[in-house]
Amino acid sequence: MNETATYESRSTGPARREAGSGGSARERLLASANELFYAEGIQTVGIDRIIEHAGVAKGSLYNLFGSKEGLVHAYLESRHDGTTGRLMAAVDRYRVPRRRLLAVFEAQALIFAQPGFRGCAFVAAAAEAPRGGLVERAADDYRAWIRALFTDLAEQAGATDPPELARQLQVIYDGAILSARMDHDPSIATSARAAAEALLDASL
Amino acid sequence: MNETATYESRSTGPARREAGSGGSARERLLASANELFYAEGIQTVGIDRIIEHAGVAKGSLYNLFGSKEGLVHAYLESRHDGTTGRLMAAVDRYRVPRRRLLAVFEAQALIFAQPGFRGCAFVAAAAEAPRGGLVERAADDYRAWIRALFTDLAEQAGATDPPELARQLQVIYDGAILSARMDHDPSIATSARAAAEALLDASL
DNA sequence: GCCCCTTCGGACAGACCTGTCTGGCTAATC
DNA sequence: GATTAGCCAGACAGGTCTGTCCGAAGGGGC
Repeated sequence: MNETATYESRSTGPARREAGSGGSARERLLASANELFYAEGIQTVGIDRIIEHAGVAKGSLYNLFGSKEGLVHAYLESRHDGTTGRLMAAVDRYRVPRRRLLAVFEAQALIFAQPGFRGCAFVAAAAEAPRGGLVERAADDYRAWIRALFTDLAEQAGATDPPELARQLQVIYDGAILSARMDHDPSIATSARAAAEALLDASL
Repeated sequence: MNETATYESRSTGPARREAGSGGSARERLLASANELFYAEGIQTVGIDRIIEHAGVAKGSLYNLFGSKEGLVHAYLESRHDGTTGRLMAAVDRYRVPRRRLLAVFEAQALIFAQPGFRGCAFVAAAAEAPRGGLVERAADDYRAWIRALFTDLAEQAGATDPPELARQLQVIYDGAILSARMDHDPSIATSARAAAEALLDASL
């Protein structure tokens, strides 16, 4: 859709590095939002539970984020940065293009095995968000980044039709996350990696 | 997980065929729940909106379904029956095993193109439901049915390792639905079909 | 004609939600 | 020492949620 997207890491903003205390109110709120929104859903978790979990006053939340929607936005942004950072780190551990592409699916195995894994935060958020809102835009950004990553890796790996292979790889990527989450089965990552390898071989 | 599951259609219960009127209160409630829950999410849609949309009194809803959770359960059951019925019909249009398997992904193309398509209802419901509840059980049933269908089709198509191919096919099946929903791109079904075909060829 | 059952429309209770506001405390800066 | 800024704790308003209950209307079986 948006072919101008790249998978460069987004700018981290005005470099708010006051975080010397190891836990400012903003950081604690974001960590609590990340934990509770991700585990139970955005609509299900109220403001009160978040500020209680964070040990922060309600006024501080509204000073820092303006509204619940602002907190949701920051939550999704941190999810975006975390996942893209993890994928880029996994890819950059290799230099051979084929290995770099498969590294994405190897990273999935680690992600699925993490304790609180509950699937893709953007999919869950989009399921309970209104159409055309802030959540949908954040999800579009996230998916465009993944798509650009796959397109680039497919091209460097020598695929004859990189955009088409990227579409198929993203289908496998999405399906693996969904299967791992719905079936509580992290081992699906190995099947996904094998499927990706087979598709790569078939598209050279 | 549950290897005793089959993909036979579930019994339709005590055959409540009083539906001669073309729109009993129960049917109108179920239709409204199907429309509103699916379009906007379960937590987002309140009882009042459903009974207003259905033209039914609140007392009737609680007489018929007992609670909102009961209505959600019936909603997911009707989703289960609808989707499994559509897939079985698509598969049974062919006799050659390979064609029968690919028919699943051809059926997806039609489903994605339907007007109100918003992805998998069970995934959306699970994203906002508590762990271990009624919604999770319904989703597990649904996914076990799909898995059994793929395993059976893979076996009849001559795969050397039917359970493993079934896992990979379900990954593609899930990923296609998710991509179609998140990217508003029904054409992903053709990429998914091609990927399934490539995996099938690679597994003979 | 009478009974029984379902349904309707709406009031109501009790809980929870977001967002605002006040008042007191602490710590850094002038 | 005074001032300013940020944070905490909690009350509060206004709205929405699920679920219960009540009186009235309608329609089929005896």
